[in-house]
Amino acid sequence: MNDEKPLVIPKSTLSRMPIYYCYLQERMQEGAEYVSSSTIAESLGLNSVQVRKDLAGVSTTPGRSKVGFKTKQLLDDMKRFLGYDTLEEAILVGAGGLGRTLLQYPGFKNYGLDIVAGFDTDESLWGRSFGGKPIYSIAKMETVVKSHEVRIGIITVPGPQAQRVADAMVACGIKAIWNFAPAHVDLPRGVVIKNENLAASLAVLALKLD
Amino acid sequence: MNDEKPLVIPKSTLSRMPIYYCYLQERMQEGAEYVSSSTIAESLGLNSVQVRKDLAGVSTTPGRSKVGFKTKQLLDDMKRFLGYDTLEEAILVGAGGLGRTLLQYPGFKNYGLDIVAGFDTDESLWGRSFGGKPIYSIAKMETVVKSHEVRIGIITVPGPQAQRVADAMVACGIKAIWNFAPAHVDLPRGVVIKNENLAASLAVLALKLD
DNA sequence: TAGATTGTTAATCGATTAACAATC
DNA sequence: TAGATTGTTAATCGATTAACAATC
Repeated sequence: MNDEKPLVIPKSTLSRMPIYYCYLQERMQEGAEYVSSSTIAESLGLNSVQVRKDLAGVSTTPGRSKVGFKTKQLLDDMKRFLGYDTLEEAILVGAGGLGRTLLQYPGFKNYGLDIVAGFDTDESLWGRSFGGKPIYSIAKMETVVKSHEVRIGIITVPGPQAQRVADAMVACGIKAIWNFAPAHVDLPRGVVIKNENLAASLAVLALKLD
Repeated sequence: MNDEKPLVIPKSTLSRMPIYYCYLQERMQEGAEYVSSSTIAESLGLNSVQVRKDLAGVSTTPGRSKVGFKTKQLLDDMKRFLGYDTLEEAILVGAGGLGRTLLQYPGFKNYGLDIVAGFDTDESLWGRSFGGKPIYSIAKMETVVKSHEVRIGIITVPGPQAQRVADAMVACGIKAIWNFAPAHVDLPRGVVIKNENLAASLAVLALKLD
């Protein structure tokens, strides 16, 4: 007998989760005590059966017929599921324009991310801070990563340097890499990566235009 | 009789295209005259049949057995397919940290994007430039969009303002929106949107950690 | 020739959607 | 009750992968 939630949440469901989360926050702020799959589906342009299935995967309490789900409850369930309720520390390498923007972005902590420090090869940046996050020499990376037991590394260097930075991160013990460099990075098994090629993702949008 | 390429490229293929493009550029720079599906697949961690199918969809010349595809040729085909060879103009609203970073990013033109101007409500920014891109009052948006026939709008304002900005963009004639605000935006039919919720996409990475 | 590659057809897998019974 | 909602089971759809024939 097994009353647990489905053990595997489909990847497709997972990718919609942050969208639901964002939408629910808005509904919550509007003061909506309950939300229904049908209204969510309509607002987000999704199929309502799909929404119901997705929600069933994370909600700890079933929806009530004719009423829907309690907004607050659902939001909390989703928050826990997405790991937004526990802070995970990260480091960032490459304190250029994008790097600094990320260091200064205050919203990450709402999504469970806390960038503890930035690293750069540019000496003139060492000792400076952005958004309260200090910039150090890359030589200091290992010490910081190990002392904080950091598992996430963010790469915001130019493309050609991405592989070297990734290798250095892995050598320090980083287990997940968020890569903003427009370059492919090879990693050993056990290290996960999320590539965030902005220009590329834009292409998909532009294609839809024609 | 119809010798044309398959009329529809699956969405899944489309989303892998920029990854191939990026990888091929690297191989090209290394001086690789030919590339094979098998090596691409291995490097990128994909199935080689999948790669072959994907490439078949865009390549104008078939691959040669035992040799593969001519790197340069394939890169050019992909460039044309992804629209990286034709500049599309865009405007940006919200010249804060992220907005300025995007304005200053020189790489977009390699991906067919040219941001012509930024807009902000902050008077102190009017007349200033970032990366050579001027910042104007939002009141000027319509004039700029119409005179340049701009079709793409980039939203880099705080979440709560996203909907208003999107509405204004649509009113000016914008047909595609690249939304960096962590907020859901409702749009009329015919206007496409790509949501770029960075914090959210991060969540998926963090989840893979456990 | 043998082997590495291509492209295609068929089988499998997973995700979406349609149909329906249950609930309040 | 009628209608709006839920959750589930079955059908459909699309994408991936396996098997194979063709080429150089």
